[in-house]
Amino acid sequence: MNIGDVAKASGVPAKTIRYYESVSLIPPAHRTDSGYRTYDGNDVARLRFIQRSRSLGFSVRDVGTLLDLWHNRARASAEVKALATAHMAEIDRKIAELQSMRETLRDLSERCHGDDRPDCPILEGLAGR
Amino acid sequence: MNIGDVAKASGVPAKTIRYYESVSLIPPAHRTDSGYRTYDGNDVARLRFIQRSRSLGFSVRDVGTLLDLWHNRARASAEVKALATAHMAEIDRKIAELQSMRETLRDLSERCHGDDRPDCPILEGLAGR
DNA sequence: CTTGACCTTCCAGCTTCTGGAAGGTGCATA
DNA sequence: TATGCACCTTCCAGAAGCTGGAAGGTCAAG
Repeated sequence: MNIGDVAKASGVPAKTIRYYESVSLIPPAHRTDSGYRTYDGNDVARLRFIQRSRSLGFSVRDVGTLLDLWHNRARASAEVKALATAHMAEIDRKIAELQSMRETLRDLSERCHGDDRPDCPILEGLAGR
Repeated sequence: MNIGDVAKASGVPAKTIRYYESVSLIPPAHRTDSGYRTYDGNDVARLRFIQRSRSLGFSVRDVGTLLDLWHNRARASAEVKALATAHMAEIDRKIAELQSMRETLRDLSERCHGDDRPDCPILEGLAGR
């Protein structure tokens, strides 16, 4: 398979696959005589794993660790769980931050008439009352 | 005031103030003969406004628009409210995305023993069952 | 006059791609 | 065989929003 085929099969764009190779998230692909990268079913599986991990918000670095654990038969599931738990904590932190922003914005917006007059509690709030 | 003073007074780091100037979010500061930037109370107020806006998640570009509206006495509050509303929608989208990630991670984690054995539903989930 | 805290500019790096330019390859069709 | 088109290659740059660091100038105190 060429890079375009594996891109279609895995859902990871060709450009991104090259990028992952360049940052060593995946090993260098084999090449044809003319320099084309070639892939097989294992590569597709690995890229799908990466895709799913990224879509759950794991950083590329964490995905590297997850890949290592995935391929390591002597792993302890505790290690994987620890990574996931830490990641969930980070997600919770972000959710809380966004919710706090949202609430403040809602409070300010509710008090704003939103008409063609200039007085605006949102701007006043941003200015610090 | 030098940049360090205004940084302290506004809560925006000196480096960041220079950056804001470089991207024209704020106008170029006046300079002393020796080239030092100088600031006054208006600048502090503006930087505080920027700080609060950024902490509510507005992009630097949006903050620029908000600053323009703030300084424009002929503004319609509807414009400000529209910006805020669009931003809230974006925040809601992000929250939903994070919550979906969180839920998937929770489901996978709950089924993972997290001990020293290798079998791990999290990795299985990432691999696509 | 020295010291130390400031200030200046400029360049690089972080994260994760993505777009585009310039040019080679592979296969089908006229 | 020539042409065309889709694909591939590498390399550079940009996006967002800073942040760190290097090299060097300035200012006020002691």
